[in-house]
Amino acid sequence: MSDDTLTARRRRKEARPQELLDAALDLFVEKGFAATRSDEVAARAGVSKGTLYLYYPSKQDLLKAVISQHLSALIADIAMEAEQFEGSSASLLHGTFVQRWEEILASPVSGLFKLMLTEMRNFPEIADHYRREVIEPATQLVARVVRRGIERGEFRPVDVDCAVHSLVLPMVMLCVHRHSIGACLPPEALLDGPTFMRQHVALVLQGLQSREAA
Amino acid sequence: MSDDTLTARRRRKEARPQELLDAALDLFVEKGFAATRSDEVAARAGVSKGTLYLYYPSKQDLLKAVISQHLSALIADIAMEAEQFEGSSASLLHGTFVQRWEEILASPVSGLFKLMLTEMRNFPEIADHYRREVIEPATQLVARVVRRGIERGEFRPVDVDCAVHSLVLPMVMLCVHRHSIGACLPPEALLDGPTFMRQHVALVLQGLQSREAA
Amino acid sequence: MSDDTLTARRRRKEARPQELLDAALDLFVEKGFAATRSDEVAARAGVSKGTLYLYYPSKQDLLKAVISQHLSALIADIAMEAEQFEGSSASLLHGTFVQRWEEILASPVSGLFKLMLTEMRNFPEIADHYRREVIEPATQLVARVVRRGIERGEFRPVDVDCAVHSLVLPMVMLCVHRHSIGACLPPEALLDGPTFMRQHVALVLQGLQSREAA
Amino acid sequence: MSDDTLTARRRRKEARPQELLDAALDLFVEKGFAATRSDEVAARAGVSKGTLYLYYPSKQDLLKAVISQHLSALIADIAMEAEQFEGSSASLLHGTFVQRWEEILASPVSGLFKLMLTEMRNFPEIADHYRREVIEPATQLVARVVRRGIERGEFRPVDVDCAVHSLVLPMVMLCVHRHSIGACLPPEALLDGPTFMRQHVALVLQGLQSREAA
DNA sequence: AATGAATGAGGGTTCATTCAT
DNA sequence: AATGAATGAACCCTCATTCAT
Repeated sequence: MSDDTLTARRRRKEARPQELLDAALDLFVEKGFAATRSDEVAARAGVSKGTLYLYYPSKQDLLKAVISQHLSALIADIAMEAEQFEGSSASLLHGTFVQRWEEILASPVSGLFKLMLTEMRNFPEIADHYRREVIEPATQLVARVVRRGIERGEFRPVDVDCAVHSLVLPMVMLCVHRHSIGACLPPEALLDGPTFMRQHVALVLQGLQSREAA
Repeated sequence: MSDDTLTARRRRKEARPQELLDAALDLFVEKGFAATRSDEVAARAGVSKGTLYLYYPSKQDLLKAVISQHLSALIADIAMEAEQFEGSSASLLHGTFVQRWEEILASPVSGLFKLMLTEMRNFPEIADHYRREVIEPATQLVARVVRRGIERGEFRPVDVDCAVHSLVLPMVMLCVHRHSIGACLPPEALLDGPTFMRQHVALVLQGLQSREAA
Repeated sequence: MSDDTLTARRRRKEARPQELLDAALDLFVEKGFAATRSDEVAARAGVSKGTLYLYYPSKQDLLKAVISQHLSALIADIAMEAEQFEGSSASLLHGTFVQRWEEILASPVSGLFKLMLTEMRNFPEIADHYRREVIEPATQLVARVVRRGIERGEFRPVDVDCAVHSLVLPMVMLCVHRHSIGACLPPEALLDGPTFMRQHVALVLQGLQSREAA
Repeated sequence: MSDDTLTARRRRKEARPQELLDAALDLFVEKGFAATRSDEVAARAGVSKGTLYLYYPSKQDLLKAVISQHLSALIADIAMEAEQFEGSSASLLHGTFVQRWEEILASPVSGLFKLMLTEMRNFPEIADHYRREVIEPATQLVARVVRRGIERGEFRPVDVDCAVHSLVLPMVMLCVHRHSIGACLPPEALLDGPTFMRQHVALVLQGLQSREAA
């Protein structure tokens, strides 16, 4: 057996977890967590059902890994971009944030938001994981931006938590909508995501804007 | 056979559907549709599994009945109240709507919104029912109010559909949130629903308000 | 309460068993024994499910009653006609028997033959009943006719039991066929019953005929 | 992993479908289709209930496989034998056919005929399968033989379909009889199958025989 | 006598997980 | 490490029969 073969095999083995995660994301989003059979995941990743269980001890653990893989990384990335941003807080929200959300909305990751709402109640262990790895960091990230706006006199001194939810919940809801109700509607009946996002942020910014800034 | 016994039997039989709907709402919201076993519903209503099927031909039909019972009626009721309202459109939204949403949020009915997101994908028949009986009438109801505001010069001539979604989605999302993430959080960590609602509507109204009205 | 009412009621009550038997025959034949629900029988007879159980202690007993009612009486009637017949044995078979079978084939009673074959294995008690009340008397009836033909020199001295089966089984099978395979075929694909019967009996008679008779 | 172990596993897996079909034939014939529980079939084949569903997607498909396995193959085999036969048509019927029917009657396969009559009404999908795979090919097979006899001047120019039914129905009926009424009779009361078959075919051949041949 | 609401045991099917190879 | 055949617990729904009224 040549070194090449060995290396290829090793590379393949090292790629396995990622291939499984990708397959799992697609299928969980497409069919829901409970409705996705574990051998479908294995099949899409090109391995046998048994192999899946070598890498992830259960379907729940697989989902936790999918969450970490996709969302934790994304949040950290946005946080970095936000910290280095130097323009107005309004343009940070209108620009960076909206753009990132548009990317999320267009990618399968948006389905994860719907998935989490769907399954949190039935799987408390997954809920904990999601709270720690996603909800809390993301909330704090947006809160920092709102506080920045207030501190710089761009925004009125509103309740920060409320403003965060006003900004974030509709976005999350849009993702959820797309993957639940939206999946049953004809495309032309669908709310146009990017437009809604911009208009929604504009509305909220109108409400946040301090007299001064105006 | 006396009238009394007849009445007693009949009373029992007439009460059954409601008892079953109540049990179903509680359990579906608590555990999810798929995770609720039909004999649990029967047991909570104090009857045997077979009896459930005397009244509702399947678990799916039971859920459809729960939806009609709670949401269709509610929407019709709000629609009537809105049509008779004579004050400003802003106060209709800030008053009647917010108050109704607060009632919904506090009742088990709020769990239905989460439930529907959860199950629509897997049960297309239920999704159709929900769309016809809930989503469409509710959307049109709020759209009429927004149009009323625009026609009366209270609101700027914004895109009506977008405004409707800006108003409604966060409310629905709050319900969803309460029954998913919220079910796993300590109560003090929970977003205060009524406060959020008022502030959210205030923000949106700020954005809607025409110069004239201001 | 008038005498008239009392009488009507009594008459109704006395008619009950017959109404139930008629409903049962139709439904058992139409849908099979197992697939016929007891409340369907009751409903077609215009009474409640409970009432059925007042007259017949179980579905099996109901079937036994249907058999006795329809087949035992029929066989006795044919036996009488055969005993009084004075023509040739061949014409008795070609005339009386074939005509009776044609009547049976056209009536719902023909379904009973299929039903019995279907259910005998699963319900030994019913099988016993059928054997005693139908198979044995009917076999003996035809055997008497064949023996008569042999004794009168019309038929060759064949094995009587075999001849009986050759005569009867195809007829029974035709009934069975009509109510099983035939129920799934377009009418024009159906074997023409009366024609088959006459041709079959002609064939058998050709075989039975003694040289002398020929 | 040695070739031996691979072979052992593979052998086991390859034997499964046949083991399941054998168990199914026995039990379906013994207890009827509806009355046979799927875990009984599995248990008799020495596997768990789940395993049955690895090989056959439903109980109905299992029955369809049993039919194909036993009857389609048998008919094709007889057809081949008939085509190569060179003797008189009468001897083909008296020899090959009767012998084949005797084999069928003595094997559990004869129970399939009763089973089909029993279940065709309640399971239309199975009925279609049986018609396509058994009734039609078998009918055509016998029809070819009768036509051959007529063409060769051995038989009178009778109606072919009728002759086919006269030949086949009593045979089928004998199988049905054996597995319904016959199952409830003491063995000595049973019609002797082979004898009946020969005498029946002899009778029919007497009727078919052309003057010329005689 | 008649009702019909209620029962609950029973069976087909699914799928996450295991383990012999 | 990888396989995939095998498992068996779980769940929806049916329907003959009972019994309070």
